[in-house]
Amino acid sequence: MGRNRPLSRGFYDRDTLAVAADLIGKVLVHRTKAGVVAGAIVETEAYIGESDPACHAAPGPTKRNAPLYGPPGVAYVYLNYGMHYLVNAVTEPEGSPAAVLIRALEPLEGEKLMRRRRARGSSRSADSFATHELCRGPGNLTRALGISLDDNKGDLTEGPLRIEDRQRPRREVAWSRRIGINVGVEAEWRVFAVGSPAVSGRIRIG
DNA sequence: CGTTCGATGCACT
DNA sequence: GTGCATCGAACGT
Repeated sequence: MGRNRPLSRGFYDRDTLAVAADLIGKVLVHRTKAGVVAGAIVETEAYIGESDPACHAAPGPTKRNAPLYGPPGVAYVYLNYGMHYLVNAVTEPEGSPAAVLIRALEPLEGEKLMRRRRARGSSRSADSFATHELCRGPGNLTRALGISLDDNKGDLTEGPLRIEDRQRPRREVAWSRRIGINVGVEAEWRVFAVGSPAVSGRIRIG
């Protein structure tokens, strides 16, 4: 059993709320020519099925949401508001469209590269970012990690973009409503590590 | 502290 | 043509 073991397909092939909670403390890693970056997941949201109006599967199968209907353990990446890539881990058995949105990380590796990427195209300088700001928010973390449409449909169990279990200490978690949506707002399908400064939004504890 | 608003591309109706 | 699973700057209190 290696120390940086990628999560298995079976980890994702489960109830989406369980996966959303169990991803807290796991490590999202992206290996590119520019270098390796990694961060501990501290905030996620579940999007579950065609009956969830906020889930991209709500309209039924389309070209964009096809990965949601595919096998678990695959990345679903899409462009939001014309400028931010958001990354999800597909969950549940094939044919059951659901995923977990990764919303925030605590940087662990490649912080210098994260700073360069965040500063690029921004008015801020690389060293003006606090560490906990680098991957706070779903759009910010994909920028820091260099995640783009190239990573859509990538295999999280073995690709350059993957999620590993690095045996980090268990975090206390709390649940809240999901952030930034106008439908399906009542469900408490957001999970986050209590007290983490990297957690986004106003609903935070600690 | 709070709220509002523009940027910016494209999937979907 | 409409509406985003966002971000950050600009404003008001």
